[in-house]
Amino acid sequence: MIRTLNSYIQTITPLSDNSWKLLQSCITERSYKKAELLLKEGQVCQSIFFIEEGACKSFHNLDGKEINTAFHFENDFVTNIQSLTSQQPASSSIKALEKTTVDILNKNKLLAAYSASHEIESFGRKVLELLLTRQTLHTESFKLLAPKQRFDHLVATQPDLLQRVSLTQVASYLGISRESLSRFRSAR
Amino acid sequence: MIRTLNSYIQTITPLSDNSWKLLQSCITERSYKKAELLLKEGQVCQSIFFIEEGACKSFHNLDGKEINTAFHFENDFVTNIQSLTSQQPASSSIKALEKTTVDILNKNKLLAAYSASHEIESFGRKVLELLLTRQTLHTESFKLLAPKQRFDHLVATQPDLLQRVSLTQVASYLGISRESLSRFRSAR
DNA sequence: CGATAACTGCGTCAAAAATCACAAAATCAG
DNA sequence: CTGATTTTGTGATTTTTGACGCAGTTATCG
Repeated sequence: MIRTLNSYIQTITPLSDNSWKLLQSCITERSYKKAELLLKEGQVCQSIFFIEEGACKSFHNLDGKEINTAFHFENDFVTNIQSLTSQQPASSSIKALEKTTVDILNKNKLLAAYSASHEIESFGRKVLELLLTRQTLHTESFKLLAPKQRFDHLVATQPDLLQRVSLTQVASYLGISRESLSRFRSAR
Repeated sequence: MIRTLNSYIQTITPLSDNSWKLLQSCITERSYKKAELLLKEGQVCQSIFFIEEGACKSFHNLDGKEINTAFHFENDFVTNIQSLTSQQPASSSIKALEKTTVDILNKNKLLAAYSASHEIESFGRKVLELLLTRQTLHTESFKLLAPKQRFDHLVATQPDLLQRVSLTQVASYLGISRESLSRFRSAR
């Protein structure tokens, strides 16, 4: 438990024993059943989730339809960055796509850990750099690629995603209708 | 000189005199003429720019056309986060839209300053949180809004941007053709 | 200041994708 | 195992947006 997080951290930046213990004290472990919500629209986000095992999605509710803004798998950090940092109600939700085990980092405890440990704050900065890079690339795919090309690009760069997430779910993530996505797929 | 940056920092997190001096030692000030490049596609990004005065854009070159991915004004930090962190050649460029004065933070010096000063690293983390929030919202506008709505949303939330940037430039930023944008505009 | 370039608007036409409708297939829950 | 629900595939049609062309206006730069 928390083992996955520990090895993930090693790939970013090593932490001293003290810092690792401090970080652990910010964490609660929890499992969610399939379709359970980690964060519900309207709530203020108080946590950062690290996925030990399983998969989640972030989504907006638009006229009763779920528009997916991101998918998250093992070794991903997940949160609603806007709600977390502004402490305003979240405008989107996070839902488990399958049985999912996460490490929950409490926001206030984490902020205290940032202050107490330069190492931990440095880790936080590096994770944010990765998340910003990923988000930037995703935005660019919308500006540089036509819908069909976005799908091809996804197939080329994240083929595994299509194995774990249904086409219906992927469609809104790519900003494409379900039917068009189905046609793109059969045309390959 | 660096005055704008100093007051901007106050709005994020105060720095001790020592940290502020250390941060200053990472900075070179420079002016760019209109249309001059701050970063050219293919180069490895070594800097973070803080705009003291003026305006810039980040853009990709697609079949000879400039696709704008972001606009930046006074008090904005600008960089190519992917190239900066991976030290791979940048796939996009940064260009001054008018005469622009920036503070250039050298990457290696800044990393050293992060290590030497917890305060500065904390500042860096907070800036990244803001940038990630902004980027996330921009991505969401592509998934949740139709082209026409994206334009309306921009008018509502950043009316000033349209005062400083031509419609032609805004079009690719919104992922819309110049002609469609012109039509949306006249239809309001 | 004057020539050149860039920007904007609008019309037509074509292409792409969305929508609607329905059937088949796969998956899930009891 | 089986009925119910979700997912997927496909056709017909409509809507939206893109592409091209051209004219008028505005900005820019030497």
